[in-house]
Amino acid sequence: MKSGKPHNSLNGLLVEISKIRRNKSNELLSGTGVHAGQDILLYYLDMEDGQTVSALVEKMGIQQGTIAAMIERMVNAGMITKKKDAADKRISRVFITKKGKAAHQQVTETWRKMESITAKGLSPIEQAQLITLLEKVRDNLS
Amino acid sequence: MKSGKPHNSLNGLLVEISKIRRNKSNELLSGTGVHAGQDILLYYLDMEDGQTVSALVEKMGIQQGTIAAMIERMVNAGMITKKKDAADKRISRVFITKKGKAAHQQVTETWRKMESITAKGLSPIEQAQLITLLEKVRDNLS
DNA sequence: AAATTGACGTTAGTCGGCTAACTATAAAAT
DNA sequence: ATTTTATAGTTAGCCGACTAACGTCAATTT
Repeated sequence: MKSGKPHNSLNGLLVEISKIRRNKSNELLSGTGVHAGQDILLYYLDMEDGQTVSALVEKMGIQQGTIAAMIERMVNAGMITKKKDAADKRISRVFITKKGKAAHQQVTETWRKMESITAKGLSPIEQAQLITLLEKVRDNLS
Repeated sequence: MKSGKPHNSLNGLLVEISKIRRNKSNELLSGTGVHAGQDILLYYLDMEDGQTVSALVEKMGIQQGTIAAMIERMVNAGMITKKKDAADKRISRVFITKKGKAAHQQVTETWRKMESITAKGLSPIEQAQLITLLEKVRDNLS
């Protein structure tokens, strides 16, 4: 067993899963007009409309630059709109459109599918174990 | 508990971990001149020099277009070189440079660190469980 | 009141990853 | 021998994500 081999290591597995998980997600989302990563924005916007960019940044755990580009694309796609706050002109508020709401419906459907595909063959106990372990990993990497 | 909530779901966790794992990796690699994703290419090239682009594509599990850009950047960075095969002019072979080998040394060091950070606080049994469960998840998503 | 500090976003540039179209070359079929 | 098909890479365009620098505007500080 060579040292540093990426296969079967925790990190190698996580790298591998990152890619195929994203690909699968894009596959399921294809046709909805939503791209992997945009789904979560629609989710938060559907929960509370008119949020500020900063609020979305914090909830989504991404950078301001990342969301700025994403918002621009989604505005162009007709999923959302953006409006400057009247009271504080620094603030931009983001709103979901009808098209965005319709897309979000499909998004939640794909989430169910993803969850079921991901956990296929795992007993409820195993799923709980996996989530507990992954939460530790998440905290370790934070 | 709302349905479709991303938090605490298996998929939500995996999305979250994908990002912070990559960020952590980049953090550890900063200063080496190697970017997350390039590490694995150096690894395979250090194992066997002069591999074809196709061979690397298959081992790394990425697309041809992805590796073409990566190779170009790494050639510019002086980590690797590229040469057309004499017998079959369609084939390009990739070679690691001295600078690339030195970088790879540092890469394997960061891998050890990453592995130890990731698995911190997990017993050997838990680590084995996690790997087994993640392998199932990987197969489910493939 | 004027200047400084801080918060909010945007823009530009970099990287990994994907798809799709295209070129070049080798191999197989006719 | 010529045509067809398959293989190997490249290029262009799209998306998410990051960092760093910048412009705006509000809130303090002086």
